[in-house]
Amino acid sequence: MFDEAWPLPPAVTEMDPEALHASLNDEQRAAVMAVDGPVMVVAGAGTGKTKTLTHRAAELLRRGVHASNILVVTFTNDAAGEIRNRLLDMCGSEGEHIVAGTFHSTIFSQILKGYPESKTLKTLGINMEDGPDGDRCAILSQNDSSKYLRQAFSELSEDDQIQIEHNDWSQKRFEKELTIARAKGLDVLDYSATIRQGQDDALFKRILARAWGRYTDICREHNGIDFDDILVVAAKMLRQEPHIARELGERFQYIMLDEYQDTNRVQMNIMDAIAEGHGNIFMVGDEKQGIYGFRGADTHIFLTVRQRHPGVRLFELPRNYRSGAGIIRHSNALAKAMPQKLSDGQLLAESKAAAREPSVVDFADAEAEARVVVEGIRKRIAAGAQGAEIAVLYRNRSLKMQLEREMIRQNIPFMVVGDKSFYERAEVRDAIALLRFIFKNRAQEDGYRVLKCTRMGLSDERAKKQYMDRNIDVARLLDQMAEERLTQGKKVDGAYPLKDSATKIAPFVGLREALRECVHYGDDPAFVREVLGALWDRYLRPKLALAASRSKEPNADAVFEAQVANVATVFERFEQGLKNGQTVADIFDNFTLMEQDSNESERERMARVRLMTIHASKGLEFPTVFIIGLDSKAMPGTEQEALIDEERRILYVAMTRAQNELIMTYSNSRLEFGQRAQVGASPFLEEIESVTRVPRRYYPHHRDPGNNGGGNHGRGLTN
DNA sequence: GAGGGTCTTATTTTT
DNA sequence: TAAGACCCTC
Repeated sequence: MFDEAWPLPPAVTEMDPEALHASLNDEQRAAVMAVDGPVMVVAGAGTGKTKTLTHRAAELLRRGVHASNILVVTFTNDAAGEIRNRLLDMCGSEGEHIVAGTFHSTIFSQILKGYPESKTLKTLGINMEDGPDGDRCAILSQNDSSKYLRQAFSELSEDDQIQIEHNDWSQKRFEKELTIARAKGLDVLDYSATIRQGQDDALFKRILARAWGRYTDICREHNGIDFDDILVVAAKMLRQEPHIARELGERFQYIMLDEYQDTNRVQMNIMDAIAEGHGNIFMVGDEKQGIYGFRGADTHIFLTVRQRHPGVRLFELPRNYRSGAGIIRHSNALAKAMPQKLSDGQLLAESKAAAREPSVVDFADAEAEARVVVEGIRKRIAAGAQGAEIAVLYRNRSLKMQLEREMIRQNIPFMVVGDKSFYERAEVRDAIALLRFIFKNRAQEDGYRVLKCTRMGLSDERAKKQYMDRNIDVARLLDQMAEERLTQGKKVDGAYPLKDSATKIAPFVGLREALRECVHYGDDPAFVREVLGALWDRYLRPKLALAASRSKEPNADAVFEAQVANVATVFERFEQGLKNGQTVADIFDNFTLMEQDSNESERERMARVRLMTIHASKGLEFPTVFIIGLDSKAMPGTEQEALIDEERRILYVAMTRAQNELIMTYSNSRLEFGQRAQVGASPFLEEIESVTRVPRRYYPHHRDPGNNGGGNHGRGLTN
């Protein structure tokens, strides 16, 4: 293919490797040039991991590998997007056909959708065929799946219910176990087989297995598959139908996996199965940054790579270009305390930026901590810093309460990153429910949701009852009601008043039909969106407007505006999907797979200070980082001995986000569930200080460091 | 069918 | 504290 529209950089395929990789350091280059067989790169924080990954892809292209034979897999859409962009920058149109995506999206599209005739899928009752009616199995949102799981539990036998009640087992606890089990690649049967008579938790597991079985059925009834199941089913396909794995291996000659330390068993099994034929698997990660154990990630997979891939070539990238020397010294001190590492895990500071010495500050209470941190932020912004250059990180959300209050009080713009995902917002879910109810067959749940938020004169409860009693689904029920006599009651002014069904339901049903036909016959997507907008205005908007007018919030208007804009975004995306020729089912899958993009101006975005959990900060970097709430209860955020190592890694991730400035704080007293709790400093701080010998600071007065942790703070600090 | 009151329960979370 | 689930009344 020729692309003559604009001048391209010299084609990667024609470049001299020296020139192509001139910007790499020796270790990076070595990893990049090792293209064949299993390769693992231990890439510490800020050592150019993504750069190495993209250069390696370019090197493959240079050696004549076709782009579509390269597969790059990451964890988040953000990371996948970043890699795609960097590939485009570097390789131009040559890189375009490299398949780069998240585990879930690539496995769904390449494996499940790629082999709809698979026997395994047939046996499981999963239809991946793209039919005209959009009846292909769709990805369930988190919301839907936990709803179905709740339903499954509610349908358990009375005995089971009593046991659950008696033992005080929460749904959450079951859900957690379910995630962990499926991260290992187990399905219900595999899981049941692991239950041993007489085991402590045998009853718990057996009850889970029963609910799990029912849950899977419910998902199928709704023609859906949840996130975890995408992986479990794909792994099963590859196991039971080895020809699929072989074919995929031929298609994807080179596989690259990002964030390998956060891989779980199923993900590992799937990728190993595809790579089995050629063994060209490239794994990048940092065992010191594995922080997703709670959802089944297993750092053990990273540490034992040599056993699974004998002859794997190991490379280490020790040069950190991100952080100042002091920050590296502090981070290294913490790394030293980590028991399980492939190497000593010490980074080399290469950053040339002027950086300050990190500090650890002790406060009497969380209010003082928040006030002083925000004052510090204000000073930095006054001195010319952009809000977006400053991040405040915390172990859990409850730690940010005081901080948010102070940010508002001191009038500093901020954004809470990953606060609520776009698709979790009520109005967005309403809009999507409306779309699905209109365009998808068998969208029962969506129908109920639409009824709930439209006041059409038919309640979701009544519709549910009709479904139970007479097996009439929402769509048919509405059709029937629209056809019923249109008038009711006594004459008013010489005419019979119109029934609700005439004024509300009939137009809705008419528009629904019209829209379905528009899409079916491929009419102008812009027109479709317009009609959708009209539908929303009439049926859904009034409820939001009402809520806004009643709200006591000072910014209710702004909230309403934002909600309206969000819904517009959903419809725009739908239109865009149609324009791109996607099927309705594809568009809906993307709704569940993709994250939002903000419609705020770049300038506004840059002015906002970033508040986020440490987990959300992974992979990011900021000139100035505050880590707050480093007290003994929040960090480690668990009392379980076995989980302490991961907690340490979490703090390590947080510290290594900082480029020039790192300020770590905690307070001796803070609110916990509305109660004031006395806490001490995180033990991790001592692990750091015992190496760095940088003295802790105390606010507002200077106390004797040896006197720390006595708990007698919070009074008499005016000094 | 809607909206208001009470009760309950508290990591981390992406897909 | 504070958000969500659930129930109950108008």
